[in-house]
Amino acid sequence: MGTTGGGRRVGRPRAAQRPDSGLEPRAELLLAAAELFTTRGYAATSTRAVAERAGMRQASMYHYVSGKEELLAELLESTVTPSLAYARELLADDTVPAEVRLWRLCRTDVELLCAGPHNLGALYLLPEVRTERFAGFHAVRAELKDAYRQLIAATPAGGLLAKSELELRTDLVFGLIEGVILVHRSEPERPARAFADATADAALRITGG
Amino acid sequence: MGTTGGGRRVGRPRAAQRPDSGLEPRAELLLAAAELFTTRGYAATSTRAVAERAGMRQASMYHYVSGKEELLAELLESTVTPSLAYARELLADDTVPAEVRLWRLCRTDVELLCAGPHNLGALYLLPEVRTERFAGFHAVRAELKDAYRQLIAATPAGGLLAKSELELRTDLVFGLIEGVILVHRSEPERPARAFADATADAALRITGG
DNA sequence: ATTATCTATAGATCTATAGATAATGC
DNA sequence: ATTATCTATAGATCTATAGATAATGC
Repeated sequence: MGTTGGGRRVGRPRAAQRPDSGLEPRAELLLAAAELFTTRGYAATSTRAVAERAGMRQASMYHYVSGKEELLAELLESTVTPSLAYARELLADDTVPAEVRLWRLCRTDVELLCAGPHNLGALYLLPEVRTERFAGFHAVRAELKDAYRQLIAATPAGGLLAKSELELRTDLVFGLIEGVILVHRSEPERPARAFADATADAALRITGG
Repeated sequence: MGTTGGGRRVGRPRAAQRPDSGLEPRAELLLAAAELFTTRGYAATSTRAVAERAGMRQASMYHYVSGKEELLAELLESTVTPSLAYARELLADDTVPAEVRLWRLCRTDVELLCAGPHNLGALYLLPEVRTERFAGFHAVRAELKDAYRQLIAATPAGGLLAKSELELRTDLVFGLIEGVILVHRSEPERPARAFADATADAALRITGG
């Protein structure tokens, strides 16, 4: 099988040899794409740049993916999926007050956005993402936003809001969370934990007024 | 002179004739670039696409600008300049309480970000903007952020904060304001005025806790 | 035999320049 | 004569495919 490298590999050796990363080729491509897409952008990154950074020649990439789009689609979904899983958990657990669950969702979301070396959240800022091609991502993101809406509505203060007011608050909170991507982009040093706590506090202050 | 069109124009006529826009050619180019950069992105927009949308052939663009970069640089600065002018005014006027000035800055900023048909704020999201080439933009943006910091510090609650706490709050408020770009991008219908007021309220709640 | 990679390349761009042309101005 | 535009194009990409090659596996 050769799942994770280890011994000798079948197939022609790579031209540019490097210390074995321990990753499978597809994962190497995803990692390379994450680095390049987040820093230079999607359109500005060529297939050659991705492949070469992953340690293979441009054409070899097509053995693993159909093109750049597939890489971006997969990276995007991997950004939201963990937040969404946690949000579903929180929605189901009504032993905990809604404010507390909302606070936890905000904090976790911010931590996930700031975690990892490549500011994956910044992928969401790419203009290409608005394309229909990434409908899958938009669907999961919409579901996440709806989880925010439900938690806000279940809050004492949120229960009193008219529908349009509730949606306004949801947009504000969701905007605050996603705004973190921008802060993190220009201030990458800020320690993630404290920032996440402060953002969650801020979200509750916005909601509870 | 022929400043704004009107009579006959000197020079070879354009190949594709259209109803006179009333704009000068350079302004036509900037408008076209704004439309395309905000929707498709910078790298994905060719000089041909910009020129053709402005009503001229690709090569003719070079009579007015040195290339795409110049267009983006000019558009970017035009995004922050009005906010910055207003922020300076507010900083100078100490007849008004700091909270009120902060509130006004937030509201105006959000309104400016949501005004206009092309979500010019979205330009700031483009990955290319991080480049040194746009240092001018970064300088004015930093000055705007510093105005926020000063106003927050002048607030009753802000006066009590340690330096690092003050900076955290500033980042949160600035992030909330810039997060508006993202909300506006996915929810362009939301009426700007009410949203701006609500965002300014939220900013004060974040600050005053 | 199977597989992962390679080299080579066709066809489609895209940018920036060179030089021609069709107006007005004098 | 001056000017704004045009057409044409060289040179530099970039994507995706075709076909060769160098490993292991049996």
